[in-house]
Amino acid sequence: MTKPILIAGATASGKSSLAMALAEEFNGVIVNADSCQVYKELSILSARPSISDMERVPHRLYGHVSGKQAYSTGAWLEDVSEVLGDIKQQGKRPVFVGGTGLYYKALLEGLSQVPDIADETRKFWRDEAERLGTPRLHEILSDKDPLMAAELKPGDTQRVIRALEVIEGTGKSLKHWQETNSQPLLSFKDVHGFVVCWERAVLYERIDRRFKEMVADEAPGNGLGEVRALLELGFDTSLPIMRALGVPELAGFLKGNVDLDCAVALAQQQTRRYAKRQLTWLRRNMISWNQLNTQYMERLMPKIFSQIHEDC
RNA sequence: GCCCGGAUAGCUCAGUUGGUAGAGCAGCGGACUGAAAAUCCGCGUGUCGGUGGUUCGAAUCCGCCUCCGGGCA
Repeated sequence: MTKPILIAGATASGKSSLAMALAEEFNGVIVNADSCQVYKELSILSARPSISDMERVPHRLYGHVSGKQAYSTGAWLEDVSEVLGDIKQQGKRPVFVGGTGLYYKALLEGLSQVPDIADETRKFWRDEAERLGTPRLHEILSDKDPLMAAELKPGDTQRVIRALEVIEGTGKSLKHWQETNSQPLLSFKDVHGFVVCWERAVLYERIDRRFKEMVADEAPGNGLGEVRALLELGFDTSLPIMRALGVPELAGFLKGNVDLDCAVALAQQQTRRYAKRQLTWLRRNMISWNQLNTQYMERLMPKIFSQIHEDC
């Protein structure tokens, strides 16, 4: 089978257009590796590929789940497993693209096989976190699972909740489950991995410009319309889709709490901070991927093409 | 031309009676195993406009210069 192509990079770095070019050249199917573009109700704000791009090249795992539920890394892996089977059958090449580092890590290294936790258990600890505050929850964790408690910071709400629900739901420490991983779906030596790189200041300009365009009046059904629709659906504000970049900020404007300029500035800043976290991840986890400096993109493209053609 | 006021971190500013400087915002570094666009931890990043002087010691006092406000001509 032809080697899958993996494209990573910070938000707004132009990963999607690179994916299009490679997919067209190499008979590819583009597979989403972004935790927000999976949601049906989040298209503009998640910068999902355009309809025309999707018509030109097959795309998988875009907008395929409803935001009324919380998607997860594990769910994505299961979806990918199925999609990879389809692509293989079609004789095509997978072209993964997205900015969610954890998804790539799980794809290449596997994920701990923690049994499903009952919804009631998960909800219980989330409510407790709300009620008691995270530091108190961390104390409870120290009692139930000292191993995990020692590893987690007392303020780390998300991980403390996860550790609690796992120890309660499975009777074993999350630490125990994390000691073994599932079989990875792909191996790094059998893929072409690329990271799209920009100079920081330029990336920030692109982020700011892109978000402004998302709420521009001219855009048909722009980002504001998308958030208005989300609010009408009445999703719980703790759901991932409601915490996607730009959603809380624009919701604040629609509710009349802040003016639009302020909301936009805030969303841009959140996006810049997100990009910075992504860059930290890329530096740490993807140093051995091919770095594509966009400054030299025109010169690099032919090289990439021939490299993939030779190596399959 | 003259008279005031200002010049300190990327930005807005604080800085006691002289002891080489600190807030907010912005930013930077890091962690990361099933809600990861999440969650969390850490960090002032500085030719105090320039220059000469007084002083053991100057962001602080004095002179001159430059620039920016405002006023009077």
